[in-house]
Amino acid sequence: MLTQNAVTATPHFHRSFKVTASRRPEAPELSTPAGVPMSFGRNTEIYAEGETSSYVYKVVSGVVRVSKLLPDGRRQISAFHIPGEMFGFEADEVHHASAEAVGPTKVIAFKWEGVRGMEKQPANFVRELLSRTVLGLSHTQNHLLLLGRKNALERVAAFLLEMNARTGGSSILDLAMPRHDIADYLGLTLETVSRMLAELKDMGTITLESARRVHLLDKAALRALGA
Amino acid sequence: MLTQNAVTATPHFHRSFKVTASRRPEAPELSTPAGVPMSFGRNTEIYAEGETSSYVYKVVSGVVRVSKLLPDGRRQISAFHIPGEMFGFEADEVHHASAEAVGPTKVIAFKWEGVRGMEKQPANFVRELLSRTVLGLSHTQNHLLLLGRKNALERVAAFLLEMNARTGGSSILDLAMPRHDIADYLGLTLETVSRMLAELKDMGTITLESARRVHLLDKAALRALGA
DNA sequence: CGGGATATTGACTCTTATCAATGCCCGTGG
DNA sequence: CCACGGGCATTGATAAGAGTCAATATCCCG
Repeated sequence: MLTQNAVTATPHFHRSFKVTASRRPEAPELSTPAGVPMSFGRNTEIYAEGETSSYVYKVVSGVVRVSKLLPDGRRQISAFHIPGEMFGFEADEVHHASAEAVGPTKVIAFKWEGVRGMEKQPANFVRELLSRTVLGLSHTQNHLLLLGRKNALERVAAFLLEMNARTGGSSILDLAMPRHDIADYLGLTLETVSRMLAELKDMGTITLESARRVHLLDKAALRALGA
Repeated sequence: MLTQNAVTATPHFHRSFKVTASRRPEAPELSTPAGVPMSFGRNTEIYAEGETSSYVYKVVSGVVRVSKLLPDGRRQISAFHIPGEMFGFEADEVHHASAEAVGPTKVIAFKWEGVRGMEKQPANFVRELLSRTVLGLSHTQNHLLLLGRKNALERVAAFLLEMNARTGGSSILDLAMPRHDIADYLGLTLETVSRMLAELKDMGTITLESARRVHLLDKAALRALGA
């Protein structure tokens, strides 16, 4: 009952990409705070910048990246969303960023037509959205500090700690995204991300079990760097 | 009826500063969506990071900067707020950034004790806050793109256009803040801001009537840069 | 067991930061 | 009214950090 309609999604990556699995479910018609499940394949678009906004989404499984592009293809990822988190709020009826599934991802879509249609929504739903939005603003302010004022090593250390904290805090961290996405989140190049991870390894604060699996040996040292 | 209580404010700037005028009014006790006027002198603190949050503020006159500091003093300004704008929302009871008056500034303070106390607020007030917050999120995402992916010249061009658009759009732009604040907003040094302004001048897209007064000669050229 | 995408590493370049000197403007006081 | 002083801004010389280009290396996935 979720995905049919195997329309090939058209993600616009800044460097050419091949879409692996790609299905873009048609959005459901109403059901206000009921929510409709949807599935997305790796690197497929959930919504695009400029597109009409009619839903907010909650991640069920997988990871979603929200990003903005410059005309020449430079990309900035503003957030990665993991299960339990919501994304897609807009003040008006247009999305001001795009959202894509990093890997195979399931979400629930809730009808939401901007702040204007708020009245029609249950009070606790509005409260939850406001709460999450303000939290998102706080996260984003931290990220501004990272992008504006931290050096490469500090950014990577902060990234590892952030992901670790959000995914449960075990000392093994499994990264869902490639270096390229990490770089576009941290305002670096993928080579620099790789070099900084190597440097952290040399310092003895992490080990790389594999490219996507990081063992955090010394979180205190990371914290001292990530500020 | 506004300011008495001439407590010397203790702004913690990353480079030492001298506080010129400094009065920090005591916050009013209740009056929910009524709002209480307050005045602040140049470079005085409106609230500090970590401080208990009980109000949201609306700028009446002057300009407010919202910023975060790293322990070593590096600073990132996340926004400048001009008259009509609101700031100071938090999801919980603590401010996650600090706010200071750039020059002499008047604001109105509204009681607001986090999202939890939302019920007590009039519906249209909540709606306005949600709307402004989501808009703020959109602005901040644009700023992430600027900090993460634009070069120095593009940042300065974007800054001039942003301020121009927000202050009415005349071709004369009066900057309320020093280079140092612009630099901390754009993630640059003040020297680089100065050099980029000189470069824009050399390109013939602006003239500098004085350090704080910029004449925008060719907004199309600025737009081509600022993306 | 390939083979393509992803990641690492190296050599070199370029942008911006840093350090430092000078200039300018504005308000204050003589 | 003019001179002085202090914050603020500009400009220059140099250095450092991250980007770019390029050559492997590694890891999944089929």
